[in-house]
Amino acid sequence: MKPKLSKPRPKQDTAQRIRAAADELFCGRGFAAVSVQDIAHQARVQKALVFYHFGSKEALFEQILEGYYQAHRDALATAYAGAGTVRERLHRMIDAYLTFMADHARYAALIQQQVGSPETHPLIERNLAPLFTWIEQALAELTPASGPLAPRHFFLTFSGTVINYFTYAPLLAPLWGSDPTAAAALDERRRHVHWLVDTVLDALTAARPPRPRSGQSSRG
Amino acid sequence: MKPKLSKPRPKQDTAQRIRAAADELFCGRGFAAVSVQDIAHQARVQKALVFYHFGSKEALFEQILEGYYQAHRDALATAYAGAGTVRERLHRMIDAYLTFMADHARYAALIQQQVGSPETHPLIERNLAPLFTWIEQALAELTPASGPLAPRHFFLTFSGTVINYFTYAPLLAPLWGSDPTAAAALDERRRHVHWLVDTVLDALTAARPPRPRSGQSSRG
DNA sequence: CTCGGGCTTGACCGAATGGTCAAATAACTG
DNA sequence: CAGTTATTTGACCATTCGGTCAAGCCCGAG
Repeated sequence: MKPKLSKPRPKQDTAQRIRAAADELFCGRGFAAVSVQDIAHQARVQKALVFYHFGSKEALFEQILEGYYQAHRDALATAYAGAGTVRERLHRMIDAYLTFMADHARYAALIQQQVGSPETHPLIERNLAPLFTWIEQALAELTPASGPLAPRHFFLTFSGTVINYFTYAPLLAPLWGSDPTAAAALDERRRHVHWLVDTVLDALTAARPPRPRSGQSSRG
Repeated sequence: MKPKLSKPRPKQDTAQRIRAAADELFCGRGFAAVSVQDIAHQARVQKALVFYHFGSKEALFEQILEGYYQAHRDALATAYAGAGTVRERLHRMIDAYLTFMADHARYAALIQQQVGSPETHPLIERNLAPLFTWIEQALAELTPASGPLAPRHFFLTFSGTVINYFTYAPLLAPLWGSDPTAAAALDERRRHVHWLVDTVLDALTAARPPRPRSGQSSRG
């Protein structure tokens, strides 16, 4: 009648409390501006416990970052994997992206802060690469393979359109007089991005034959 | 025959050396991750000189940030101020934005890093507000006043499209196998953004009468 | 020359940093 | 119960942090 396995760990939540505290602080202030003391205090835990459970401040940070990236990647992979036309799948991916960002509001700030620091580049690259590959594949049949309308550009354009909204949300709140992350505002943004995707895809398909049949592009 | 005024300051470049060193380091690693020692070492200068010339680490940082913002704002203001149609002025503004970012490659990382820290919000807001106002004015006659196609959304979309390219450039280099900030790549990006602006404006003007005359939108 | 003030230096400060450790405690196993 | 292991504690470490200070340097002015 043991409801738990051989490792019940009644106080296992300690690590989780530390993780949660670190998550919030890192996202709000960035890696360097947060001390282990801060994290321990926020988690109402002894500082040494942070090192006991995670080894070092860097390891804790990378664990949090990795978790975020994995959740993000999985969310987009699920959205992309389903059936439907390329356009439908792209819309689903945009939706998933927006939803994920809305659910993890501070994630945007975190990655934007960390993109600049060379030591975390391998970690980011490892998680960014599949995203990049998906978009390239999805757009391959709609856009030229190279040049200003190549998939890579739309990848950056769409991802920037989504992420920039959340990056600047805290700054825009006072300018707008309302919270950009509120449900209504988010839905409006969602419709904007969908409109943009449709407009772009319409323009792309109008410019070239609807189905070139031969996937090879001769480069304009 | 004095070539200089009452303040020749043969070693005036010290402050400039410190500024340059701080600029590079702050942009590369962010405020918190850079120590005054680092700055002094990079500038080949005694640490105390940093405090003599700038008072504090924060003051030095804000001076650099302010300088960047002012140059950025001025560049966009000049581009926007000229004659021409709204479309032409928008294209000029995009061009100025891209050029400024290319000339100050690390600026993108800096502001993205700082957007998240509440203490610099007033500084950023002060410099972001006019930008926001310009775009809203410029787009007012082309887009609905509210809803998913309101000017504010296009402001975020276009600025994200520009800035995101530079934010992710260091990460994309290994993925692409070439430097996204090289002249050829930048020109391609420039054409992409111009294509996007034209496509969006075409769609907006096609959807509604070319000149609604009455600026009031009934919101869909 | 002397004077005086803007630079520059290097030593110094208290506080905070990331990290360690031995000892104490809690929890589970036999 | 004893024995073992996982967890927790608080003191402790060396280093670095942002910042100060008094003394010296270098300069042009008188």
